[in-house]
Amino acid sequence: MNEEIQLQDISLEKIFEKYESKFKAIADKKRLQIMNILTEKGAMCVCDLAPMMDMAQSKLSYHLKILLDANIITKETRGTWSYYELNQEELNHLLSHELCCLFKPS
Amino acid sequence: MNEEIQLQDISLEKIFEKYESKFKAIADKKRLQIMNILTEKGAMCVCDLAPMMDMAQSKLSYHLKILLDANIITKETRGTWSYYELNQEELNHLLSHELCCLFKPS
DNA sequence: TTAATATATCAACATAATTTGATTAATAGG
DNA sequence: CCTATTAATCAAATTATGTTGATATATTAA
Repeated sequence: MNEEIQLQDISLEKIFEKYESKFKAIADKKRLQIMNILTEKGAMCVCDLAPMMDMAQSKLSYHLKILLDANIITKETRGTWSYYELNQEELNHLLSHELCCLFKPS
Repeated sequence: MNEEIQLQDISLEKIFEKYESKFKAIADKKRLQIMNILTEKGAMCVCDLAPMMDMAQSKLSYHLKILLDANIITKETRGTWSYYELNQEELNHLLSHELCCLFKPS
């Protein structure tokens, strides 16, 4: 095996690791539901999202962190509030046009 | 909450469950690598794929089953061989154009 | 029929992800 | 300064996923 192909294999592996983490982040129906709510409502704070998701605050923070770490959502802190918002551009790079529609403001 | 919205919530939940299982299937670097090999080689049997993946047969069968159950790949048995192939159409419905390119014959 | 090959499946184990309740830290507002 | 609110984090418990080696089934080929 020549060096060129080895180098390609190494970068392919990095690419697969990158998408593994992104797909893991969205491979959860609760997190898809969070994404869907953010689609419809725009930026939201945890305290408003929690009752909509019918989810305890610590659990919601856990799921938001997973989406945030995967760059699927963004976070902006104002005072004691944290506002989360969908990262539309990231989703466009990841999902089919058809699927992106599920996460686009109507 | 009126019935129409309830019905929509129920079908949304079904949609999220569907995509949860599909994204779970591809949210694994080994399975992404399998998909990549099938992209380049076309249909392959387990016995040829195993050495390419440097993976024990039972483990490979496990991962292939996950992709098969999610309809990401298809299977055709001829004699004692099982040939697995990428389901290009399913991927097109799932992934961005950019990402689909990773799984299109070059 | 016998031996070899291909693949799926199983059960036991190992690892990873999720849930829960409690605690911490920071800020807002009286 | 004090209290309430917001949200992140932690440890423990639970659940889900992945790995391993063995076995079972089917088929091929001698």
